[in-house]
Amino acid sequence: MDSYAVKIREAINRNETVVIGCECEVEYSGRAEAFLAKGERLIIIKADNALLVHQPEGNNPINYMKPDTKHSIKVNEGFMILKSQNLTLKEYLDIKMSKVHFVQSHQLKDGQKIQVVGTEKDMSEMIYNNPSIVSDDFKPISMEEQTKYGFIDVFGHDAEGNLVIVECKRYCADLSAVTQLRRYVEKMKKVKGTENVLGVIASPKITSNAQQMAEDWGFNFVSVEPPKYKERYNKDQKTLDKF
Amino acid sequence: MDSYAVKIREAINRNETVVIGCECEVEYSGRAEAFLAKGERLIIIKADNALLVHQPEGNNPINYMKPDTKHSIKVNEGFMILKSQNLTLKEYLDIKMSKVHFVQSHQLKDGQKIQVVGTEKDMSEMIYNNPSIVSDDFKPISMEEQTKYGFIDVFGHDAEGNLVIVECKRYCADLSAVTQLRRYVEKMKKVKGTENVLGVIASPKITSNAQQMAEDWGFNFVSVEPPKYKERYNKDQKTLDKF
DNA sequence: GGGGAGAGATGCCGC
DNA sequence: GCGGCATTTCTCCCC
Repeated sequence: MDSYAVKIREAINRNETVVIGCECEVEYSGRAEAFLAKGERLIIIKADNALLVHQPEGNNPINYMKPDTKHSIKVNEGFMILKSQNLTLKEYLDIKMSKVHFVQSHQLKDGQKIQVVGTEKDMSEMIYNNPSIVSDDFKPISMEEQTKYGFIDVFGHDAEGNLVIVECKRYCADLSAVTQLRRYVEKMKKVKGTENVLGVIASPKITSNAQQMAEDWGFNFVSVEPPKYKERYNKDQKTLDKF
Repeated sequence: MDSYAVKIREAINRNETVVIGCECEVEYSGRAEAFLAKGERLIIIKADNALLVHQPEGNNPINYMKPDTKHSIKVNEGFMILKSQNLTLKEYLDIKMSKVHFVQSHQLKDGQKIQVVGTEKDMSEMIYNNPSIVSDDFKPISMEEQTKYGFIDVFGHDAEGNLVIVECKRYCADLSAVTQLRRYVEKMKKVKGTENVLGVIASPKITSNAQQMAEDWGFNFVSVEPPKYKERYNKDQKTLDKF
């Protein structure tokens, strides 16, 4: 235990990324309060002093501390105790390790940012450049526009002189998507002093209740998929066997 | 590289949790498409075959695959290549490792669930048990009620016979919180055939625009903190020095 | 820093 | 499975 503690302390001081496999219990106090009883987990302390506790299953950390947290480690009565404090955010995490399976650390450097295609913004651009997706006579004026009445994905007008507000969702439009659109439409009507404002939901799917609410409010739903540029994968490829 | 590949393959087969420190680039295709250029990262493969790619900074994985993904690893031209496929979800991830700093694995077992205090549900319960927080004459009837028109946090009535709908937020109520409440109130008015339905936002804070919208709709805002039972930490404790 | 909204959101619960 | 919604949401962007 003592040698592990030394190793971890030195690794943190050198700003390495540290991984600990251990049995532990965890207590958190901050924005909420949480307790996690004894079990085997992975603890990660990153170069920016963020901390993650991962259970052996599931995508998300079960406990965590944000970057710029201070970590202190010591051994007491056979337990290794990691105390993490973020005084700025008033968050505190205590980990009591009863067994340590391994400690690994390494200096990691990485300044890369991820590039993602198929976001809602990509959908907006696609519609802006191909307005017939929405309707034959839709003429887009602006895109991703931050206005006083909200953040409108695609804004324009049609041949009859109606203003048109398009709200994109990359997956399934729900009630809150429709109320969001409703809020923009109402505000636009008020600001422009006209009733001629149309609302359009553009998404691959829409929930049944959202569909109903859209109809009640006279909004159109247009089924649109978010764009994918790569599609590298052969659709015939069904297994890893051939790899 | 080859010995690392063998080690990883065997660890996955034994359902261990695997941690790899490496330099790599990552490509994802599924719900969206993403590319991450070369950098040093932590790769984690969990016992349930979830996969995480973590950069040395930040709380969140930069790439990931959900549980029940199949992983295949091989060495080719000096690179270690990890191909992950989730055919059910039509998601694919390729990692090309150019350097491997370490590979660590261990059988981890953990069936514990976390207990959290201070959630929105705890706020609802607190208000249900202490209705005077909302108003002197508020009489709660139900809590966390699943209705056709939504999920009402606390529902009741006041001395004047108005129905009262309370929407709790554990942090700062925003526009969508108010539109959510508005949706419940409107539906309730329609279903009950009465105009006597009051809306209340209960949260520690409210954004200025949300406050305005709440006023426009005649909703009350009540400042309430989510409950914390533990508060173990001494408020005087300012540093880790004494630890 | 506040406010608004997306996210490859995730996860939970209820129907 | 769908639907609705909270999350110690997190993150980004704009004002």
